[in-house]
Amino acid sequence: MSQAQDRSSARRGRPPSQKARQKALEAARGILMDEGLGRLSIEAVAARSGVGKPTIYRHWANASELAMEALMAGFPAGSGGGPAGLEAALAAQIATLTQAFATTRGRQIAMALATADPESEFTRAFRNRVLLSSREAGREMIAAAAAAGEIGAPEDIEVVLDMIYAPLLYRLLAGHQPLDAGLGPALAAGAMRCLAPSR
Amino acid sequence: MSQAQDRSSARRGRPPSQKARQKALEAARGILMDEGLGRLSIEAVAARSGVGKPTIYRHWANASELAMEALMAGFPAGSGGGPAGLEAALAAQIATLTQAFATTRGRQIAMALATADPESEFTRAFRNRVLLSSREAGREMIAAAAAAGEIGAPEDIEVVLDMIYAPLLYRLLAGHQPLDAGLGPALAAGAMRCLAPSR
DNA sequence: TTTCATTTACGTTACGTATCGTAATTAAAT
DNA sequence: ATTTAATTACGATACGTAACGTAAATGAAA
Repeated sequence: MSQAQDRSSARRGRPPSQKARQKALEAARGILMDEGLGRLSIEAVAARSGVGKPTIYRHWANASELAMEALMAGFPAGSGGGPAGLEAALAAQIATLTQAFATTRGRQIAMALATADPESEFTRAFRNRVLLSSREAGREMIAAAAAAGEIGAPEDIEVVLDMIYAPLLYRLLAGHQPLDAGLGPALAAGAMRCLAPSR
Repeated sequence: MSQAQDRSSARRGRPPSQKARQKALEAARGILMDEGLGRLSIEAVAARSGVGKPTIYRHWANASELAMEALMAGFPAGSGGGPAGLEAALAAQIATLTQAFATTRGRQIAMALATADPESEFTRAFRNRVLLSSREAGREMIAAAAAAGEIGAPEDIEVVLDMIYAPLLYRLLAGHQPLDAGLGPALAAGAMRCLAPSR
């Protein structure tokens, strides 16, 4: 009976197609790379992938969700959990992010962001998914260091967090300075000076 | 001032385009002739004519209205106003209709009707526009003849009207017998026998 | 075990409207 | 009289869903 019970949990009818889903994601990535975020639409993805619009709408609510998944799959979300010591942990976190953006995928995300309307659904979703979650992880690392007596209680943690993470986004979008290996240690050191007790 | 007043009745902004309207109608006629009523759609007309769908929807509420106008423009509506004498007037009216259906346009309409769902918007609209209005014109001719003393008051005018006009539609749709010149006099003579006082 | 019925997903085509940049007009300002 | 502003229509593209015939599955019946 257990086998019958196992079987009874199987859905009847035609199963959703993972193949169709992958084809849509690949087409979306192709459009993002070849033409840019502004050219990504459900119609364009359907035309390029051969996947019907109703099927695309079964997997994603709109073009922004699809774009997000097409770009973000496999991309680190900026979590903490680095080495001991606040400065080293912050430097490691930022290094992970800058390395991620240095990949082909990361550069494409950056390009997509640069061409997108800053108030678009996609840009807001990206900030939430990567930058704000990185920022929250940083807040937790700083709070843990203060609780351990490694630093004093920060006077204005919001400003410090912005000083750490805003340059990431700024360099990403403006492209005037590189997101290189030196950024992590520099930002971490700057944060430590900001967090040192004032004299 | 009257000129200014005349001018004030002119609409501001871009005038609706009669050219666009004619292009849509021509494309609709082309589709009806080449492919049949079932293939006429707003998308197909837009694609064939180059007229945008929003523009088509400004002129017609749906594909059925467009089809009706594409087919019916210039087609007689089955009005009365024929010669004196009921039998001659009825024969003339039916002759006008059968001649209209004998034209290329008329045959196309017939073909369009034959392939259409009998309950479709289009078929119902056709019945309203041509057959029912013909039937009402017939009713008026019969009522006028009765008022003039040419015939007695009909006992069951609805049956008589059906006997006159139903064969038109039946021959049109079934195609088993021709809509020829003999039909008008035959139906008119039959009507007169039906309208003669019973003995 | 095989066949049939039922259920759910797929892709095609169409619908009817939204948004946008451009075009064609009239009205107002200069 | 000319220029500028305002208004309305146009066509392109996209949206998100409806309807339909077909495909791919499971469950029931024979």
